[in-house]
Amino acid sequence: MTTEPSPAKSMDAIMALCKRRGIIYQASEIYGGINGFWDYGPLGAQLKKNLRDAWWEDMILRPCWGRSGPNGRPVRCVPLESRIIQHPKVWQASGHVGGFNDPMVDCKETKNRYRYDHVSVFVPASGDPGDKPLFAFMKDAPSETKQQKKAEKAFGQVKVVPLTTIPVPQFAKVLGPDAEKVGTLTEPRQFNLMFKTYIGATATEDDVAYLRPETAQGIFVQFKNVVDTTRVKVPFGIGNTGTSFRNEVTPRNFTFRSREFEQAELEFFCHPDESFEWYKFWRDFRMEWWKSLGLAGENLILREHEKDELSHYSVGTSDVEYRFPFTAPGFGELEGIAHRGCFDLTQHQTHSGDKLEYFDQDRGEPLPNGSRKGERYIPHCIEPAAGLDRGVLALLCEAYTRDESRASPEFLKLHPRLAPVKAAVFPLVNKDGMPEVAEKLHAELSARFWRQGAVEMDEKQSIGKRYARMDEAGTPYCLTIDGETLTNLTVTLRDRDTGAQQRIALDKAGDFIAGKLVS
RNA sequence: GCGGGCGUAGCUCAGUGGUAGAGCGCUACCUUGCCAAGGUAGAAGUCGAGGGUUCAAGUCCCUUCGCCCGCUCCA
Repeated sequence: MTTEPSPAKSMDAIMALCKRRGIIYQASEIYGGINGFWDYGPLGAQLKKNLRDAWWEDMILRPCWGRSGPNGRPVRCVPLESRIIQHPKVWQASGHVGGFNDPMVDCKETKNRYRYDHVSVFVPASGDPGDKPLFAFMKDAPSETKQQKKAEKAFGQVKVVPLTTIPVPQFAKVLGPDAEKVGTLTEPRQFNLMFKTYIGATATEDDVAYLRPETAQGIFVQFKNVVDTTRVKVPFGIGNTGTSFRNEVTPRNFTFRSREFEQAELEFFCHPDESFEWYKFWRDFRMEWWKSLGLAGENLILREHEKDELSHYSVGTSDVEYRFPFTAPGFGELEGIAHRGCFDLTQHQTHSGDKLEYFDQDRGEPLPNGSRKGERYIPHCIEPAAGLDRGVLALLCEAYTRDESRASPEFLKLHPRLAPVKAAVFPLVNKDGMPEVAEKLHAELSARFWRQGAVEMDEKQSIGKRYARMDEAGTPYCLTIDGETLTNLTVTLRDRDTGAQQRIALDKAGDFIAGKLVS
């Protein structure tokens, strides 16, 4: 059985609203824009901050809303702020340099991509190949024997040379490893998925550094310092939010695949024997967390990776995925929850030479004095890694609503906790003492809620336009001062999603809003 | 990276070689007593950028940048 998915939302309409209301702008727009970069306008910057704060509150300050982990104890997490630029060796240890900094050749026929320096070629043992092709292959791959047979048939005696020794113009004569036709290999291209930069004003090749492609490595690199200086005990987590950079081949889909983006990552360290329990715990909590912010419903799924999808070191990974208008009926990743085993700490231990083991004094055989002998191990790590920009985009897509039956057909159903504007105060008409009362209420509410977002005051134009403006900005509540307010100290409170109004006491307005700002 | 579409005011768009337009929004004033009401006035675009053809280019040609879509890629 399939339920009818929610009516398709137009990405164009969402993007237009984002521009119109100052949520998201194209970066460097007056210079023609820059591919893969987006700025946040006033409303967007506050919306994103509210999401980041929600993550910080629910993951660091009071992890998992105060509930206990699988060990029956409160979950403990501490924050970290690691740098965008790390020692270049960090990225060698993590595998980011080795695997993806090499020139690649593409096969235009088979769409396969090969590492340039891994491709070999069968050529005649002596002499010129004439008009016969050169047979490229990958060592220890099916292409090796297949191509060898063809080469021997063509040339008799053959020898092997690396593709790197073949001049690029000669590629026209090369038969790709898995191709049927010759000349399908592209010239070698560098795929630098990491942004390169130079440290120091002289900027020679010796000074190369990279902008981080993920915040996670900064956490692993400081793991030992955190353990040594903060009295944390495994199991515990270290969280870090911040900007990362990836030279995506194809930035696409609004902010979804940007080259500069913000992550909110937690690395949760635990004993290997408990790691699977913690993995399941985090996977389920993260899903619940996104739901609490308004991504409930069939547009949000938790997808467990298949075995062949897993990284070589991972024993389990799940993605929280959202059905964006541009991925529908498919889904796009919002957050990955990965069981990374002890891969990262082990890598950094090897590359740095520093011991990154943890000495666990709660484990090991009991001693006569009541304590334990202790156990030394490299903790396993569970990594819930969320994309904040993708989160904002998903929340906007989910919140965007069109209802032609309303006077204000287009509005954002943002959760009050995330809404950049928490409330607005209107004098019903701009006279008869109403503006004065409105200004007083506005000042009170601003003083109370400025940490969470703006409280706006608007006395311009008709009341309907003012409601509509607030609907578009996703403001959950509007408070209107009318003639009755002046006599009995009540105001009308209008709900963004239903348009329904109720009268509440003027001095209870703040408490009402405060009650709605928690998840 | 390949292929297709698009780019004119804040937004949506009209304008097929001859004086840059409309609707909405925005600003000011008036009006207005609960859902984008009405009136008056106003601001706002070197038509994505660069080059070319032409007496004349938003319009035709070339280049380039950006956005969207489909493949490809996504450690």
